[in-house]
Amino acid sequence: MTSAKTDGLRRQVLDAAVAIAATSGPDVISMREVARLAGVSHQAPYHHFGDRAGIFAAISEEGFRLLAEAIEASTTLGTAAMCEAYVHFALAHKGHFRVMMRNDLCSLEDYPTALIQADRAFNALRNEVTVILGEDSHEDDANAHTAYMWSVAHGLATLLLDGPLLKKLGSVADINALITNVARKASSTIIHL
Amino acid sequence: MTSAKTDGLRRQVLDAAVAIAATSGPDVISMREVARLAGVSHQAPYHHFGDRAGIFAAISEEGFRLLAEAIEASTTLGTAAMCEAYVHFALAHKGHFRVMMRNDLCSLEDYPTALIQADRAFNALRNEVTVILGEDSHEDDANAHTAYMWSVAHGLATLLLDGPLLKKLGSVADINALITNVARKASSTIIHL
DNA sequence: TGTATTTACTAGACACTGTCAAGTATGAAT
DNA sequence: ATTCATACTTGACAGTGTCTAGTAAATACA
Repeated sequence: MTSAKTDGLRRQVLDAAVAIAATSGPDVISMREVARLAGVSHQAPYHHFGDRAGIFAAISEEGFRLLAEAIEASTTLGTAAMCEAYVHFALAHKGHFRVMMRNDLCSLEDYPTALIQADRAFNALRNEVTVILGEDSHEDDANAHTAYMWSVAHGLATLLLDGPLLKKLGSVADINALITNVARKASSTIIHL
Repeated sequence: MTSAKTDGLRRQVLDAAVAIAATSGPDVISMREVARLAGVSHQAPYHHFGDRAGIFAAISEEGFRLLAEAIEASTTLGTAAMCEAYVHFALAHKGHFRVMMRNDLCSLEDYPTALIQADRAFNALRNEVTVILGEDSHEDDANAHTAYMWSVAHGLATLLLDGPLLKKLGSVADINALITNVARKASSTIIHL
């Protein structure tokens, strides 16, 4: 015990919440449980996060920052690599990803610092698509391609994470190979049009 | 009041729950609230659904049946139409779709009749993909294409429904046109490979 | 027709939750 | 030395899911 004061309760609560989200899902996260895990009173977390939504906002902000960094780092390798980076981020940060994509847990508009990171991630994605398309492409076309690339990456990520994809497909020898395969298909569509 | 006995409490609770899921999300659904809406005691719904997860299972079963029918009806028109049908189903049945894709609300494996409908929907999707690919395609290839088509449709559906896609894209004149555009891209990838 | 059983509920209680309000100890600033 | 903000604790309240125990009516069966 007593690690609350030595280690920073805020960080401790955040880590506990992300861990719970990764194993059991965000809905299982409880103010009183994370307080218990940190060895503090049930009201202590309120001082750092305001309310339950505040915890989700903090997780989202951190998650979008990590996602933005991952996307930005991948863009020199093309859209296929970016798509792969998106999916691998989701699998490597289940707790964050699950919270980030649940708008009902906390409304990003109410947390400007979190919104900034979300925009950063989106802009990195759209920018890469428009670069591949060429700067002179129409906005509608850029929008459609952006929506398309994002859909593929996001769909595969969510289906692998919480969806029944692997269960339904039956035998998938190598998940990474599947991800690469799907990402390449998505990328080829953009180039070929 | 008194409509509980005349109209069938089960159907009434189900409709109320789906409506709440469509407007506020599945997590807001409360046993006591749906009972209150139906004008019965807080324990009445338990007789029909066992527990809260039972309501989600019933919604999932109904949703997957509707989705399977939508996919099956679209397959004569090709993979692009199937992809569109998937997305339009999600938009037209927000309440059902949100519940269906949340494995943490109820584990489909515990509800065999719901699982049957889910399998039906998946098989219709995979079948259409393999038909387009040709019957002699390798299983790995069929798996990858199935995962790919499903990812596009599912990703676009979830991003439109609860994601920030429209907000980030800014101005999207016609959502249906965007859906058609994305679906055609996905479909063309399958044919061209 | 009389009795047993199943169906479809109601009523009360328990542990748990998020959150409001109020108190306390500790450090820094004036 | 006193004010003040920080970082908590304690207590209470309404709301939740669900267990247990009832009840009133329909149905099945003898």
